[in-house]
Amino acid sequence: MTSSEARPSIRLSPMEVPKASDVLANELRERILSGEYPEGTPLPPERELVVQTRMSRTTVREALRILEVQGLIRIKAGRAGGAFVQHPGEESVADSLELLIRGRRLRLASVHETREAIEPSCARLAAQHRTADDLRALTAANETIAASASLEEFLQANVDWHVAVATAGHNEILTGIMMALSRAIYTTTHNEGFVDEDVRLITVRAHRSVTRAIRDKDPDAAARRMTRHVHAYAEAALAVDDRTAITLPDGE
Amino acid sequence: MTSSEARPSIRLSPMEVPKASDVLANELRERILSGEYPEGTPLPPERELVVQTRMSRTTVREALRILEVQGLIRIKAGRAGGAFVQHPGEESVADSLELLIRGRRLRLASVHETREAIEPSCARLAAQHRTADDLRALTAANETIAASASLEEFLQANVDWHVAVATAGHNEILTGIMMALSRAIYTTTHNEGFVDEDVRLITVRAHRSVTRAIRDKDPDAAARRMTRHVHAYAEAALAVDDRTAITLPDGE
DNA sequence: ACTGGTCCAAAGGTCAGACCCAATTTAGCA
DNA sequence: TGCTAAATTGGGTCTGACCTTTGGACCAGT
Repeated sequence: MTSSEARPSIRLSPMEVPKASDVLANELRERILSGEYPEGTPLPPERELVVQTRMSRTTVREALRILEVQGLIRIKAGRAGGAFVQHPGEESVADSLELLIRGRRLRLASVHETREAIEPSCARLAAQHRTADDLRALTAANETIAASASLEEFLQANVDWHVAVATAGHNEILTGIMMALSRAIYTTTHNEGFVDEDVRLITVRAHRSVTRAIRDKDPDAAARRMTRHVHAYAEAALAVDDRTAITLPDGE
Repeated sequence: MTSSEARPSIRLSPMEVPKASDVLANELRERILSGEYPEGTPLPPERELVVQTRMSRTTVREALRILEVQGLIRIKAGRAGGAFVQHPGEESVADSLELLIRGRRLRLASVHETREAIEPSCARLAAQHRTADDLRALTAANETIAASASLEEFLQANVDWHVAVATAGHNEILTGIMMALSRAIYTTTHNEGFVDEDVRLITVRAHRSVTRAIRDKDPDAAARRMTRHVHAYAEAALAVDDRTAITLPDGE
């Protein structure tokens, strides 16, 4: 009889029961991240995974879907299709940042603050690590800006230049962040019609001067000039933002 | 006969045929991002979505899984469970950055470069926008560091302090990035036994001095001191990294 | 030798229906 | 009244079938 006398009092902490699909997803994720499969390695077909794991196809597919959204595999349909290992790139970071910015309706100021934090460092790194190719990309982007006819074209080329600077720095993290910020800036600046001839000229001049510093491998100058440029741009954008807010006082 | 003479050469770009689950996921995503549903709003139950969309439950569930991975909904089981709208937070950014860092086996230097770019700005913003609460969190974290006994504890408290600085800056993007970098630093610094008494003392002193600047709302000093601190830390970590590389010359 | 047509096979995509498990409500009983 | 047990509502998993897409092979006509 197990009466009131001292039971050994086994204590257990609350446990988590993971979902089957998560278990499989985690297993595969770890394997992929461990680097044991080079990019492009095909995973077994779904039906094969089913017999290997003894899970249902539904579960297997859910696991694969998770990894796909996380950018760890790419899935193709049709014969010779299947799931292929893919090492995550800047895009997935950019995507999630975009969700954060859009979903939280972040103040435009946050985006600009982040830019002001990051871009000077990108410029500095670019001046240190740029290759000849990087330099070509930069000048090409600059010329596209100068030649741009429409607003669309201008904004796109502008974004391209900034991303090119980040790329020239050869730091994948900063590049990813920069790509995300660019997209956000692009879409927010899009409607505001503040890009007149003046703005364009000033932009081109600023870009040229930063590009020169990068070409001459002068990190300090690059960072300094980029700081000025981004700061000015932020001020202008925010000013327009205010103006728009006043023009449309009943907005949202 | 269609001989060698000019065929009109109609050009089409490759077309995308979206999957059903993606269609639904996109629709729901746009609605959520548009902000029309406040945080916590329950989506209809899966079976209800099935009748509304006339898709199968499998498809509906796949769409929901996508949104869940993207951090846009949270799914609970059980009665009164279901999918609830969730605006994406810093975590999802941190997650994707972590995947990037781990999956691409990025040089430790990338992480440190990024930190050197971001943390001074975080400190500057913190000095500008900190609240009394933020300050309390900072000093608390600092005391935990000073009192930390084990390596684990020290690293965790260290990370906490840095995240607290970012938080005090009240910029969600920078905070998210900082969280991700912290995790990465934590896991990489973990094995290397370079945290001796000296390092700890220096760290605490540096943190104190930054915290003071934040308390006194002196942005320039905060940024300057943080720059020094992070730079020193990076150098030390990289030095240890080199040493480890020499000690274990056959490591991958 | 090119072009187009037909068919096959492999693999992912979708579907319908059943059943299992978890959390909450609620009803019933002490 | 208060507690336990059942009913209910919801997600999680499984099965098995069928649809669609893609690549390749083969064939027939020019």
